[in-house]
Amino acid sequence: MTRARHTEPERPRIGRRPSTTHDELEAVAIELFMTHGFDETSIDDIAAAAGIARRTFFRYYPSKSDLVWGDFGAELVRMQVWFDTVSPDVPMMEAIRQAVIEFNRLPPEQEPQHRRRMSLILGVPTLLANSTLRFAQWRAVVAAFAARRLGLREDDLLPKVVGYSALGATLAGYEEWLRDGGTDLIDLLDAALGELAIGFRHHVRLV
Amino acid sequence: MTRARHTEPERPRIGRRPSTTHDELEAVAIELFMTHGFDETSIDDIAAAAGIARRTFFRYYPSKSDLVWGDFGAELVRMQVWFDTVSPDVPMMEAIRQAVIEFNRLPPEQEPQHRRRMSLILGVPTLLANSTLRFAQWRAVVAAFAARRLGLREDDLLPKVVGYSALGATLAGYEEWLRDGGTDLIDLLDAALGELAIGFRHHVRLV
DNA sequence: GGAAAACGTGCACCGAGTGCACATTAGGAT
DNA sequence: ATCCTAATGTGCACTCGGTGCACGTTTTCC
Repeated sequence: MTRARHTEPERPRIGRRPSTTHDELEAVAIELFMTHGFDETSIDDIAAAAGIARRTFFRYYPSKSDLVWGDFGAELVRMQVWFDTVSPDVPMMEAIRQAVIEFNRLPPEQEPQHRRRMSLILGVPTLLANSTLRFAQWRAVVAAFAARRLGLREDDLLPKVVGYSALGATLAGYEEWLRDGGTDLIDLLDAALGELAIGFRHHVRLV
Repeated sequence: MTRARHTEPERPRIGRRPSTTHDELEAVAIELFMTHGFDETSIDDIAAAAGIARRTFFRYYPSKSDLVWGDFGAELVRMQVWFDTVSPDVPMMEAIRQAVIEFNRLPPEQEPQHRRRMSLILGVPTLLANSTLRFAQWRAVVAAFAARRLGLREDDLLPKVVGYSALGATLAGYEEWLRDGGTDLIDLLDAALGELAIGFRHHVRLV
């Protein structure tokens, strides 16, 4: 659920240098989205504000919606690796909780931008719809981990339900965070996932 | 998760009579979607096959995606009423399970069409994305019921997690049904929701 | 001073969706 | 029968997201 583009810190390559960056584009676009609305901001508007051509925008992002997500794919891969290497001593739901916290913790100076990002993703229907596919990938990573721990297949019922529930708790935490500006995101996620863990802890299949 | 258009059985009205029906359009369109693919079928194709003008299509459905869902809104209202009137003696998770079963049971002759519908909704990325908004409404109905039973607000964490989990179990059941052609949908949903109920039954907040 | 690799950009095109004006068909009232 | 009115069907023009393709521009390396 965070940014970071894995194809940026590379410096001395061969061809022409990019005229802008993903970070730059995202900052400009999100600013426009927040002031005029996502649907009301055309790609022409973004390109103009960023000083690039419309066609060039599509060399940076496959679609308008994708811009808001930053480099989510890389983040997912990191989470998958984390699950692969977490100690078997950590109970399943506890591991999921730790993973969610780990991958949603971020430096304070990035918090305002992250808040804008997430309020768009969860608040704009167009973006929320687009998010489904990302959420599905996220759930798949969690479900794969749960399946391993439960000795079941990834497409069995229980691992899927665990994936859905973990996502639900995470998003519930985020929605709370967006509504109530005061509370710390990490605390909310911790509470949400913790409550979920209590529920699943007594599940017969999880004993 | 079913069809039925609440604005069709009205017969003798005043103006010109509709030249087609939602059922007719859905049958024609879903047939095209299944054979050529959803994204590969243009609205022109559907309109031509149904014998109406392109512009007329949009008088029947606000978008191409909406067609696949039939009259989901009416179904949701029915479910909401069901939750409002279910006996307080029925435990929360049991009531949710009964609701899911009740609103996904359908006459055998409609099963093939329902199967096509759901395989499109859950299998085509474009449609899955669009589904998010419907799923959110579905979850909201469940969460509202859970909140009432738990003495919490609709936007509290636990009711939301219950909504997500119930949706997850339902969709997991559907995916299983679509993969394995043999098993009865109702049995799968019953099993999925049942397993969920076991997990939540021991939740401290639900005792 | 090239050649090749990257990036930027214009152009033409498709498909979804919308606003608007107008045509068509039906029932009800006179 | 005739006119009014309500409802539906349809064509037209337009916006916007997204794509394929060709070509221009910048940079590094030999």
